Amino acid sequence: MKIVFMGTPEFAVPCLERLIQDGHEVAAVFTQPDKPKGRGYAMTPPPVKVCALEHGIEVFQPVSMKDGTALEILNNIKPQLIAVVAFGKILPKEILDLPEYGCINVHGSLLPKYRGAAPIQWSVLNGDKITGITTMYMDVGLDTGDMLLKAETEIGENETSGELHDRLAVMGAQLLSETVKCLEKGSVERIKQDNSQSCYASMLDKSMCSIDWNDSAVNVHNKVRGLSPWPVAVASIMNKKVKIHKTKVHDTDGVKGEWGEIVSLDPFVVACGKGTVEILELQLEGKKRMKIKDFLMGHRLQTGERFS
RNA sequence: CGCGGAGUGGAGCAGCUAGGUAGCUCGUCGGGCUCAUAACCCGAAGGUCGUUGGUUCAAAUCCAGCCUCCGCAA
Repeated sequence: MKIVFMGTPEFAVPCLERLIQDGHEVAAVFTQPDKPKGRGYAMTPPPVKVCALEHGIEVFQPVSMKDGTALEILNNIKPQLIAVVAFGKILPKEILDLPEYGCINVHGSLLPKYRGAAPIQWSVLNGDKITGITTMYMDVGLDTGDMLLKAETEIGENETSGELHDRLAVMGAQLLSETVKCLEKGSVERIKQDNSQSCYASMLDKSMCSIDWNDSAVNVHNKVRGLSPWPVAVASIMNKKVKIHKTKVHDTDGVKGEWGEIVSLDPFVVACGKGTVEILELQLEGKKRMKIKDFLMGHRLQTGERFS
């Protein structure tokens, strides 16, 4: 099938690779413009662009999809299908109506839950046990189109957003492959989303990163793994900011000491409003991420000191 | 030229402000104690202090450049 692929970040890469591997003709790739990134503002191409170029596929990086130029390009290519995965831009109706098989999207949640930008992270932050991938037809709304196929997976107790992200990216590629096959055979039905069950997963930002030690141990732990590996939960100790990279619930109920207080060094356990968490890896500002044991060798902390 | 922090034996840190014998907590190795131990005691190995050059009688420490890593901001 002649397909145009649209996507931007790492998450979309396995999907693109899978389409190529399945033998489809990926006629062009649309992705976001290169952006200045990291220290020194080095211009960085999106991962999907890198992948596309490696496969010798033509890449377009329009600033807008709505000014007609994208439509013109697509009209020339005449794709039978447009596959969109974490593209980050809204497609106008003219484009949605263009391909004969329509525009389909791979989304990192079990719709209608977690429509929007950060479904994976929010499912972890909320401590969900199950999540998955949904493929759907796109419409003019944000992740509101009719659904095609779904795949479910369990979220591990200590799984981080990053780990889940990687797993779902692979699952997404698999489900996209199946969805395209079904479309070719005409053997799928479209299922309407139940809007009353929907919710939105907004983009994460750093204002939500600080840990509330007065919260329950389970919630603190969900926050740490949900925000890992980005933007990372933060706290402070010794008047310094520390990123908390990895934790584990040590006790779900028992209340020990004041919230934020270090109640034990080995294992390194901190009191929460309800229960306690064990901190496994953290990172002091300006320092590298390190295991708690290494951290304690250079910093003589004592029980009773508090995080805030 | 976006802002800032850091590079010291295997790990994490101190020492640098007021240049002059490389230190701490651990790890490793050897020995001792012990029914035993990740415990305790004794001893040892291991570092051209990121790199290059400069100042100086003398530089981990001061100055300049370079490399690498990290935080912020995007």
